Amino acid sequence: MRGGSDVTPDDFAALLVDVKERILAARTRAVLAVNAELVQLYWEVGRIIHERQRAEGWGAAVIPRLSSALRNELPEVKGFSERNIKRMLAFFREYPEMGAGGIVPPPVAQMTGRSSAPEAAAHVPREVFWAVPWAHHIIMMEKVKHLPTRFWYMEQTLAHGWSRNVLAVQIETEAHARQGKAITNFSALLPSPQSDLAQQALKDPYIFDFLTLDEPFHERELETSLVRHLEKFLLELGQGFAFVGRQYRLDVGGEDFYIDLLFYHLRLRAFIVIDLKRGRFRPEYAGKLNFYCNVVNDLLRHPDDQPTIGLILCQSKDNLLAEYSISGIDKPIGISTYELTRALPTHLKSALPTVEEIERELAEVQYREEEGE
DNA sequence: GCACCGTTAGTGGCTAGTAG
DNA sequence: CTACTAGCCACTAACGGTGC
Repeated sequence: MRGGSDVTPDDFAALLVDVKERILAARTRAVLAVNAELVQLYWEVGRIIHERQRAEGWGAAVIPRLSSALRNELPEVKGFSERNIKRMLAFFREYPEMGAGGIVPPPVAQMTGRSSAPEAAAHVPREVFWAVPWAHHIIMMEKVKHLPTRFWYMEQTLAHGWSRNVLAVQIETEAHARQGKAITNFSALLPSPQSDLAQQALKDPYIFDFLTLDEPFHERELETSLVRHLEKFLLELGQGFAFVGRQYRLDVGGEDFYIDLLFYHLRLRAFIVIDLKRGRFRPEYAGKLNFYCNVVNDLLRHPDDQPTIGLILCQSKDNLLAEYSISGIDKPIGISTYELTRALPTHLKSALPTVEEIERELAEVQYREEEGE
């Protein structure tokens, strides 16, 4: 045993990493435990009210009484407004089987790590369910009616640490219907499980509605805009994409080639070359990207890295043509589309006031002010 | 060191729509 | 009609980052 004074820097660094990880892990566990207590309490309250209502024929009239009585007797306790108690009741009715002896977690499921399957699950592990924050549960109850889809969002929320706002955006843009949907040749060219992971890392379509680009635009304009909004671009790409560069120069035999966008994927441990295209997908894009992947493999890829992956982003594609085009390619390549705007649903459109309506409204306000109260 | 800002989860009020 | 549900959205306290 050495004395305490001659701890080498390496020893100390290892000690620091170890202790730090334990601190962070304990903090995460504590947060999750506190959250689970809250959500379980709300579920229990919902259950009690539900069962009393059924057994004793109470109406919803108990809820206002309960709410005001609780505020009198426990004024420091928040969260038992009428609205929230009604939500607890609705929460229990949505998931009555979540109590003791309820849904058994599938053996493979883990909270972090590998991304889950794209197919919406019929069940959700209980530790995931109870770890989802209350406010997220509320959004999902309000906006995702299909239960397996809702379970998918629960898993994703925890796996990616989505905030409430991010979750709302993912739901609005129907992330569940896009994840893993790119056309690729990964299953033929990449070993499992890398092929599954890579497939899951790509979407179709990508939605770039944070851009304000007018048609017609140039590919370089699109690229510049994406880089300018890099934060949102990365969020849309999804977990794990790290930006390496744009117009990344590759020197091949004295001739320069430029990659539109180069990323490194932290989970896949592979470079991802993105080629932006206007308009429809064309078969020759695949060949060019195949070449870029070869070059990146030669010049940039570390021996420990997985094979470089190419992604073609175009505005539309014929799926059959896309499949054929990548079937003869020897590098892993995916093809997805992007949308610059997602059309407003019609009910939203009609909810937006017209100029005339706004003017009429303003005129009325002015009229009322002149009349006095 | 501190004021300011934006974001967060949790909350709760309002109300359109619906059931009874 | 009333009672209730469900969706929308704004408020709030807490927190973390930033610039002076």
